Amino acid sequence: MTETEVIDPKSPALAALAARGFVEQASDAAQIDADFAAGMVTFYIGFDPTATSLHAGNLVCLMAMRLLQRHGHRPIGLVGGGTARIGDPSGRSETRKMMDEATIDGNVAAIGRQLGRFLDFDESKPNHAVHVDNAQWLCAQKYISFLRDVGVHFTVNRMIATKTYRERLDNEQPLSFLEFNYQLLQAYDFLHLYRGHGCTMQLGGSDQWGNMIAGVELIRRVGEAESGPAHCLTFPLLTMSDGRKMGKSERGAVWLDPEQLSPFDYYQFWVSCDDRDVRKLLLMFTDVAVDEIEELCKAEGAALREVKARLAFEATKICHGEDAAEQARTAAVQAFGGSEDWSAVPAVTVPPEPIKLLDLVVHDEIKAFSSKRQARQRIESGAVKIDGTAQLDPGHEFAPADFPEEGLRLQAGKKCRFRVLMGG
RNA sequence: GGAUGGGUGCCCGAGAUGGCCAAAGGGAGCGGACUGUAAAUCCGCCGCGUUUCGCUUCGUAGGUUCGAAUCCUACCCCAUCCA
Repeated sequence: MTETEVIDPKSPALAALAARGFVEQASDAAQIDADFAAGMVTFYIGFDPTATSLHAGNLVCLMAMRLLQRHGHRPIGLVGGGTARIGDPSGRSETRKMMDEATIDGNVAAIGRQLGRFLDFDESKPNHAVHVDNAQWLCAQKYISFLRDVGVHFTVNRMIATKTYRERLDNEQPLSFLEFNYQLLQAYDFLHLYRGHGCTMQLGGSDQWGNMIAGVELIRRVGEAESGPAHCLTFPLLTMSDGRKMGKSERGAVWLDPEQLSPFDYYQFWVSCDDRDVRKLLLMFTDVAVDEIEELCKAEGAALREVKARLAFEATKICHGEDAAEQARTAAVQAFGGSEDWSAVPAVTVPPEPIKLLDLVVHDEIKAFSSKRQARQRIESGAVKIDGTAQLDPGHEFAPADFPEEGLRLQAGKKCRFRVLMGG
């Protein structure tokens, strides 16, 4: 197993991945390149159903899949309903809390639907995407059979040498037998897909290297050479220049589900990125051509705002569709451009009765501040503006008559903007 | 199993002669100013609430006391050393 940097890929697919910064390490870069060049490759990436929605942290994987599918390869989106019952110890210093099965199954379904936004599931196409849940085959496993068929190919000696387990052991932190099995299950997933779908490649974040390589080796041992050797390739761990993990913003995780994070807020997440990350984000999270990106990134200073707007628009378009992206862009210009027309800005409707400013800003759908106490302090320091002018009195009461047809323009802090309507 | 040290707010980490402790300091975060919805910088906030006051917090459960993060008891967990 090598960790070869791909110097000069011949296949368009690998070249595109490399050009856009998706390649960290590969089990056999030359062979992967050759496979991509030779014809359609079926590959898979696994997602943990730990929540009802994927978030921006999953985007690297999603965009890589999308890119490969566009180069004619076939993606399998595996949602780990089975492995979630175990909990991946990778990168964790502590055991994850166990999730109950109903929650897992609900998450699997929700995440499966989200994959449709990034991948093409049109079955008339030869490389249409497939969605699978490893609970389908893992939960039915017989313990003894599994041990005889799969367990026999693993040595504990080798397993405890891998980074994931090594770290736990070195730090003398408990590693339950349950978790220790995670790697076998993921390796088996790969084998299962190799046999059932002709899947010869697994991609994933760099933290998955150990689990992925375990699958590659398992296939080499038992998979015969049905579809040739299997490979894996990892993506770099994406960190923002300010050190924050990709996918976290001031108001929490950047969910891909519009119900959990509005397209407007999603757009804002990209617009407010650090200058230093613009190029990297454009490459990975938009479909803009590499050459054009290089051109765009020649912009400096305030001109970068335009580039960020482009980034935000393109990224939002992929996740929420063109219409939503247009609307988010319009809303952003309205809300942040000093306009009095906020017609595109998200609106919330409050009951038709007098309401105090303090209660308004902590309203369930606004939640500009985390508590009333915070809200009071922020209001008093001038953080809240109504129709463009600061309102310093938390107790200021709004009567139904104060709400115009198109709503009150509420501005709380740097990012939070809403139109507030009073409805009946 | 034995010995010793320790468990403090989102994180790190002071505080242990009982009151001046909602708890130093740093980081993160938030708000304001300046800007470009960026960065840096400066200022402010940073448990919650019906806010010149009230309530709930310093591993868990009790106890002593007018009063406990600080003392006592039991329990749980962690670190290091011994077996």
